[in-house]
Amino acid sequence: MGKKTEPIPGASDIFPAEVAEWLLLEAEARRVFGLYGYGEVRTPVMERTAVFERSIGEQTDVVQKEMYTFEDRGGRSLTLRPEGTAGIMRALVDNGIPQGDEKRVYYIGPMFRGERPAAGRKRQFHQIGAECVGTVAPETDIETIEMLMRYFDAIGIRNTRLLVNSRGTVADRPKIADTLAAYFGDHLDDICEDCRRRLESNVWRILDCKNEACGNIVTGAPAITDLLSAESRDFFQRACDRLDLLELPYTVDPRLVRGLDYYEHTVYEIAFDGIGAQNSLAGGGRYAIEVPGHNQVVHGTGFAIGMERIILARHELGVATAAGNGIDAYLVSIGEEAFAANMKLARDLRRQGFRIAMDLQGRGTKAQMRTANKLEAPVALIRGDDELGRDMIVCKNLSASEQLEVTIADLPAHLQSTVDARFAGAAHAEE
RNA sequence: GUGGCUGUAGCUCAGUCGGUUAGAGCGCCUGGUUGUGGCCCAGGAGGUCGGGGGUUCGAAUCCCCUCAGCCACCCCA
Repeated sequence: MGKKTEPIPGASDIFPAEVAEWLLLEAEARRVFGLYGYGEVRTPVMERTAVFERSIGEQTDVVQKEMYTFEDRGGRSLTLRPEGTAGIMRALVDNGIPQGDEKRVYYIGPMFRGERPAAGRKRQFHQIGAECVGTVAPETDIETIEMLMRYFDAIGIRNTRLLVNSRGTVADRPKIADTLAAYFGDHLDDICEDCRRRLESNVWRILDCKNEACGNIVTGAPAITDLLSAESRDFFQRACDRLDLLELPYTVDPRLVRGLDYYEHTVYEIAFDGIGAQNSLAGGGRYAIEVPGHNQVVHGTGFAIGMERIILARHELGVATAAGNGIDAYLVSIGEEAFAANMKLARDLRRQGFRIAMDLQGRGTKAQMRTANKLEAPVALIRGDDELGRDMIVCKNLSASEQLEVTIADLPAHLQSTVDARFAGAAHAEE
């Protein structure tokens, strides 16, 4: 579409019909997370680049080739946030976390990564995430997962698969990496080109390779859980026990490693089939993050949900979202004087809280009625010069095709009764 | 960043051995006798066929380039 202006690649306009669903998803997140004592934080979409480089990991793909980084007027290197956790940690630490204190926060907003767009993958995408920061216990990991699953339940998403694994602690890493490197080094000829490269850059990712040949080699690889320190193994065992306790079905996936360096101990992913290659609705885990400028490591646990993906999943499941942006009445005018009077009437009714639509172009009665029908107005309020002279207005119930005249003074009460009746009907239908 | 597919009215698309003023359905607008919707009927508006270049007497249709979208790789939410 050559000359048309459009959003840049991987960014989308979202119109009212779709926004209704976004609002619902956001509202449910706020409600559910509130049940667990989480409060919303809003941090800038831009941060100093170091904030992300340091915490996500210099060697990760996200930092190396997916960040939108630019220089601002002062020559500072800034980056559009590629994920939410790093900025939240920066904000919390800046604000001071009392020792031993636990902070529970969540965020909702856009993230930016310069990847090639595909199904369920945008360059500007949106995440809902939660972080429980300041304490270290497998129980918080699992409570977080339970909250996440409760959220999915609340928005009608089922048939998900919970995959969990442990990455051990930072101290465990070198030993595991060396063991993996030694193993894959012995199978150099059997793994794909990408994985030979990963052998140098990030051995962990080989475990994640989708290539079938690599899969066979990976199957024979030493399991990470066997290489963990006794302490880490115990941590993971307790996490699994708590999943059992809360009756959350899960699968331990030894190949699940995640792409961000700050993870340690418990990591997990919620997979959903049927929405294309990007089948991960949410991911998260426990992390240890070092914030630039502060010499303390922040421990926390949390997850991020991809909004575009849960919307795809809901559509795949056929979950409907009520539009919720309808009107209470459509005001029909016949004649110049009635039109002017109706403009004032619309103003007054709106002031009283009624959602009113009316024609402002002087179209014919038929056209106005058609529009009322198209907008699914429950009632049409019809007033011409005739009614105007008698201080009356016709109130027509469009679904029942019945109409009666009411006085202008009685109109608000009458309208309210139709609204109440509709509300009661809708509530009844849901049972 | 690499590949595959696609790009014709607001939307979904038809239309290729190149040939008169480019089509359908839906949507939109106006009517079907005075001021009343949903169904039906009749009219109407709306497109430089993504853009540029080339071949040709002539191109939406063939060739090249370009832009955009989707999907996959990759990566992750």
